[in-house]
Amino acid sequence: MSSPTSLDSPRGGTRRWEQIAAALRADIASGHFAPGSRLPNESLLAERFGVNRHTLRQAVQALTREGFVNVRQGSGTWVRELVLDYALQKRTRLSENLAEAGERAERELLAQESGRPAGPWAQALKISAGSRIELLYTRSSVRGRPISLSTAAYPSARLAGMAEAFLRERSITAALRSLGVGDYTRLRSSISARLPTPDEADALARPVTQPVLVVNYTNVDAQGVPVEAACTLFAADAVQLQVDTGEALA
Amino acid sequence: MSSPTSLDSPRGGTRRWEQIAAALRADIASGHFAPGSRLPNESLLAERFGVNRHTLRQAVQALTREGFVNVRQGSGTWVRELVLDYALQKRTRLSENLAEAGERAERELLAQESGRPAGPWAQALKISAGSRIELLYTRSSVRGRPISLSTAAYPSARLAGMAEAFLRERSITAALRSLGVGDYTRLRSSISARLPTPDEADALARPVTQPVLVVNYTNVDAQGVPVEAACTLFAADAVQLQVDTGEALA
DNA sequence: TTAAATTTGTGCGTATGTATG
DNA sequence: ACATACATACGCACAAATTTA
Repeated sequence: MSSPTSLDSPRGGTRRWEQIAAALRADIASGHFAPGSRLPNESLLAERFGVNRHTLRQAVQALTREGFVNVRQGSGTWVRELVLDYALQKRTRLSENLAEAGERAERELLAQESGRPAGPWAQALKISAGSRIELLYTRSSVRGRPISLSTAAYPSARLAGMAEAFLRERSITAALRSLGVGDYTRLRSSISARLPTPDEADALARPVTQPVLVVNYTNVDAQGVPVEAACTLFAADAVQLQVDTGEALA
Repeated sequence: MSSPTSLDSPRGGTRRWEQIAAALRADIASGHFAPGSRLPNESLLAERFGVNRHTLRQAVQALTREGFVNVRQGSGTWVRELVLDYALQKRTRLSENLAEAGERAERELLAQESGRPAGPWAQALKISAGSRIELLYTRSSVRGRPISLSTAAYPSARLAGMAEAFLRERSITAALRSLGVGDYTRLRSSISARLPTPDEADALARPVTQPVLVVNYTNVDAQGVPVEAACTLFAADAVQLQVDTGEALA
């Protein structure tokens, strides 16, 4: 009936609030509403879309369920920083929505080093303290926003060309595959949290008061031989780790 | 235990440094050397044990490998803040987890509330937004040091007496069992990190600059029906989460 | 510390379109 | 054709939480 704005858009369902939710979702995905920013207030948005505030609220509730925004009474509706679910076992949840918007992580090589392992690396890789390792420092971003910093160690004896392979393949998995490690699995992850150093905070484009999730892990090949030992720092406002322990149940 | 273990102890291996390491380990475990405190300097300890400083350093190195202490040149040897490995698995039990580390957790009820679920709780428990829930606020401590705060929700329809049962049984697992929930398993854990609020920091006896690990999870009974939805804050300096993904089960 | 302004949360009532029987 | 039930949408008013001055 009262359709001052175009009802011509077939996207996002037939109901008005679904169309509005789709429009807001697109604005968030496109970066028009940046993560961490506040949406215009409900009255304004309702007016802008030409609907009653109740109708707009239904759209916002949908975005809340999907994890795109957080609504705080008295404060406003905020675009969620927490965008990425990182599955430690399998499974994804929030990312499936973003995958539709073409969400993809970009990983860049910050620095590379090769030398003798300092204590923990050798132990994690189960190699002798004398043998050499390749160290790769990388940063991952989503939509141009830094998400994580990784320091990864590889045994030089087997994976001497990791840095070049990574630069060529643009992916750790592809780089390992090109060096003969067809498949690898994660053994165990150890998770803790701390405040970042100024350098780390800078590389993550975040304040030093924003905690990072520290994940230490080891990847092994099909034979159970360690091929990668790494420590990843996740910006805790942007990444949420998921651990699935429920299996097929009745 | 008021005085440090002396060197007469025959336990802990045949080598002198192994005996000394065992003695120091016992002192740390007993709390004689408190987490976060500094050990006497190496010369003093060597003299106390009647060995050369080189011998003592071997013992300290062993403790370093085991994670009991951190050695900082020019600063001293520091007893590591209580680091408990908390395993996230299908059957996740606080007491069992700590028992493996030779620790015992005390859990106290801070507050109790019963009312209508606010949004997320109802959703996590898969009950209608109108039905009632029991909310239990608890704090867990190890060796008298607070390590975690939990807010747990239970459906009143099935578990109305949770607070009383917990006070009687002194354990969530036992309380649930006494109310007819024989076994339960963890579906999914979602892990994040943030800085604590002043109240939370106070309850954990930590500064507001010390991040907390935030773990959201749901426990279901044998039939897959949710019986507990909870959010636990772990003091990140004391707890490290372990996720095992190595084993292929089922 | 207090008060005002801003913003979301919630309740009431009304009306319309769409299934169902 | 009619009654019923339900989801959608609009309008107004006030409550509650938060921010700001």
